[in-house]
Amino acid sequence: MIRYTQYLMPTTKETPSDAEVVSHRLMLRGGFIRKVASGIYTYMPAGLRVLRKVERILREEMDRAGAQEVLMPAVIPAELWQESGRWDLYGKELLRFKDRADREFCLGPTHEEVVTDIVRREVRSYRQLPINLYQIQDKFRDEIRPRFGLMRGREFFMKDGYSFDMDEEGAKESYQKMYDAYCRIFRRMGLDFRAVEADTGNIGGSSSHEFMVIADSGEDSIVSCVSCAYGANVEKAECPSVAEKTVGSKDAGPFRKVETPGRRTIEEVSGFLGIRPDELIKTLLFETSVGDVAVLVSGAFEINEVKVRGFLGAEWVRLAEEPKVRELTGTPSGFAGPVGLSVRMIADLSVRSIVSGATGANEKDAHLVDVVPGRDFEPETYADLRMVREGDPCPRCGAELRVSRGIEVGHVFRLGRKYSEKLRAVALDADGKEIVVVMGCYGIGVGRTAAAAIEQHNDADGMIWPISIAPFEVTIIPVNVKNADVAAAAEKLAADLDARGVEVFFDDREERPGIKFKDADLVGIPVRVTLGEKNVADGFGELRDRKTGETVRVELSRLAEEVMKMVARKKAECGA
RNA sequence: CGGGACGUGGCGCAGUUUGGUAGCGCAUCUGCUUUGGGAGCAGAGGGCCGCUGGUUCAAAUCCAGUCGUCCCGACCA
Repeated sequence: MIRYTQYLMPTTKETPSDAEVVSHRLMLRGGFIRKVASGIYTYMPAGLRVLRKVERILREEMDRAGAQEVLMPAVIPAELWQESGRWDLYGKELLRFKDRADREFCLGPTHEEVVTDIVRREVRSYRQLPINLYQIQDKFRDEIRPRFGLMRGREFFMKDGYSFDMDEEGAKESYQKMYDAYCRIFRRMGLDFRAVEADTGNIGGSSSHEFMVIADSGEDSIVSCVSCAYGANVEKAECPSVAEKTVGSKDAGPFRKVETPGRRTIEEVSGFLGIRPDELIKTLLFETSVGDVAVLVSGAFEINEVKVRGFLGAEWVRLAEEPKVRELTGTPSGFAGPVGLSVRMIADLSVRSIVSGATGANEKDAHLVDVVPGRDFEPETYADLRMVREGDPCPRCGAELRVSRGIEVGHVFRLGRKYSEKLRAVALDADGKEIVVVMGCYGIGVGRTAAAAIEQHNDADGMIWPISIAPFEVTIIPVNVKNADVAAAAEKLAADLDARGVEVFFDDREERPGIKFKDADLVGIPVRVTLGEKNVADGFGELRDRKTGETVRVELSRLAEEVMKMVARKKAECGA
């Protein structure tokens, strides 16, 4: 049992001015976290309790799935990262520093190198595999832009796990086990989530899924099919292939140049020429790690840079800026076109639907009309390169796709041999042959998950915790602690529940009732018992559900029993 | 890194335009009253106005630099 008078949970009525999203605001107001520097926080007692609850669920499910907990260091020697090649690739997000002897280190943002190092040293035989190691550990990433409290911090707790198998088949099984464990984890935390197909980013690997908590404040956009189970990050979402040529005139004559003074954007040009945006072919110039590339797309769509990067197999791609555009096309941006362009050229599938259309003329204040793909220019290839849109057909079943916002709380990757090859993590198979092991990696942001839970469960009065991760299960409010009967009844109930293993938060402060009620709502403890003078004198107490606001009067003799029932019911709702 | 804004008691803010030595609300402490949805009265404590330098008889206020923070964008396990 925790007594409020002996607990540091400094709640505030007013919202700190730098908190923008609801989870950040409520965590600050509830006294759960305090900021130390940008993206760096102290977890106050109540906030830490929530994190520990999340961690407990993580441990239970990871252990259940056969993973073993380890704890790796936060400080990692540069050599390991140089071995994997990421020392040079990871960029400024990796915080680097030197020790007294001038040796280089970094603060680990993720631990593929360290865990692979362990496995290559300790695992010799196929008999020791598969193995799955995880940890819950403090990570540091020097984010370009930390924001929204625990949602995107620089220092944060992450559950990161890594699987090692002898072959792809086994790796796939390990991946599936983690995928299933993740579903159980987020279900137990009462979250509305989707597992969606995702880009592998700079972790690398062959395929991955992100676990997204649906929330408008989410930083990611995801699409999901209204009919089947397909879901994907918009960065990854497949767009339908286009077979039919439906746009423009089949008997277009030779292309013609038209004056388009000052018209650069799709809206300006299509408006000026009196045509639809999808009758334009947009030409975007990219600088990439594999050279300059022109990317074509129908004017009705946007290019997806992640897909472009993936298609090219490039480390990075970047939309070219004015001077570079001028160098490649001879004109300021806004007038680039594929005709006569001597740059490597690829086109999105949407361009296939165009029989004839308008393009930039590579000349200031001019565009070309009646341009025919295949006749007037020929891209190296057509590929899926555009951004998906709400209403697009599902690539699996053809039904409609919806776009929603999500918070990425977990991410699972099939890494293949990317790290095990670089670090030479090998084991002998049954024939005595050396095999490079196949890896998977699996992460969950602990604080971010807690923040996501608030984003999804709150109202005007404060947080509404799912009981599985609430800082406490029950709060007891004696309305007036100076009334001896009230105080006695409250003490008795608190001791009673405590003895039954319930996590009780006892508001024994000499505060006015209004303050106690407001604080209880703010902190969002799922079950509240109120003991007022009149009720206690009549032999009653009051039981209230934070989520529904539903309140029932219960005889004092049955109160503990009823509280237990309500707690049990709430636990069952979480499947905990 | 580009754009915008802000740094004044613990929190939220005013004061800066027009320089004259710091104020309001909440919170905190003491006393009395009050006790079912952020009480009332009386009193008290707490601020080198982010930092450094400059202008001036005089700087929270004007100028320069610097640090920090937030928002939008780019970026992103």
